[in-house]
Amino acid sequence: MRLTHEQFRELAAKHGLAVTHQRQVVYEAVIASHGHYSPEDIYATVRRSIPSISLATVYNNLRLFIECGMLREVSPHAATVRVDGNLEPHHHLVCSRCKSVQDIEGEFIDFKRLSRQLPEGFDLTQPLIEVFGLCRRCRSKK
Amino acid sequence: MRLTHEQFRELAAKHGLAVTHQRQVVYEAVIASHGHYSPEDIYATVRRSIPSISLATVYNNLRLFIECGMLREVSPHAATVRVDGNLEPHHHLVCSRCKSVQDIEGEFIDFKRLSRQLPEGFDLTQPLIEVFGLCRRCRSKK
DNA sequence: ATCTCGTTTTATAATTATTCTCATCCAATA
DNA sequence: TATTGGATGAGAATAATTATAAAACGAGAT
Repeated sequence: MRLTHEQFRELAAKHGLAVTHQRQVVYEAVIASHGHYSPEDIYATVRRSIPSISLATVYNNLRLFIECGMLREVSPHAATVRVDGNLEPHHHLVCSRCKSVQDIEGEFIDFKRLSRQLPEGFDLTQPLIEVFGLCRRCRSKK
Repeated sequence: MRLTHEQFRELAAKHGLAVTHQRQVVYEAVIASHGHYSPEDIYATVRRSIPSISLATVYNNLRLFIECGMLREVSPHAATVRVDGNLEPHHHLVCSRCKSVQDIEGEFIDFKRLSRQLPEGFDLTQPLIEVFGLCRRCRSKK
């Protein structure tokens, strides 16, 4: 997928972001990547068109894009590892903003359908499912 | 839940881990916590019974426990953030070991049931579900 | 076209989580 | 109990990310 300057301008306007060259190039690099890349990866890509760009700029803009919903963050996670001693089957409900975690019960996964979608060889013996959203507190802050 | 010295000894033996006092206390702290705590949190707790324990020991043992399946890691995540420019509804299949991410399609979530389990006020407007398991490569390495 | 002001970028320092190093210590086994 | 390989503790090292401050930029007013 390719974005025209116009398209980016509209998107940015919709989210109240100023349009800068760096922003456009960073955003386009992510959209064109079709993957799940790190800030460093994006930095490497973007440097091909703007050799002088700073890594901090990449971080700043990725954060902005995520905050305003123009990009998603994979596995939104707290700054630090969390451990769970509960080995009984259960799943997690995680707040994408504050990263709070709650257990969630219930058979809401259709494992038959899921298995059909799994790539060859993927091992789901001990499935852990995490559902990301906004907790009540973060939702009300908005 | 409380673990006896005997129970821990058995568990450790089953996974081929030597039994040390530090290990027992760290493991018990996690089990007793009923939460999703960070290594620092566990460290703070454990220090009450072993003031001389090192933070590195807590990290080492948590890592061991996770590796051998005695504990789970919440949101197993790569060392670095990943971004996703694909805003179309889709979910992720993440390898708990190598943290590789693949998109996964399909309607394998029963949102009706899921909603019933959600706590009051939790916002699932843009649901992102991640299913953790072992990718083919990591599974065969074992 | 020039000026001005608020925003963005850059370069680098600072911070934070985690891992590594290595000397010492201890648990498992003979 | 003696041996020995793995475990611990203290602190250094590393890596990802954020903060800071100065310079550059850009939109609107002149």
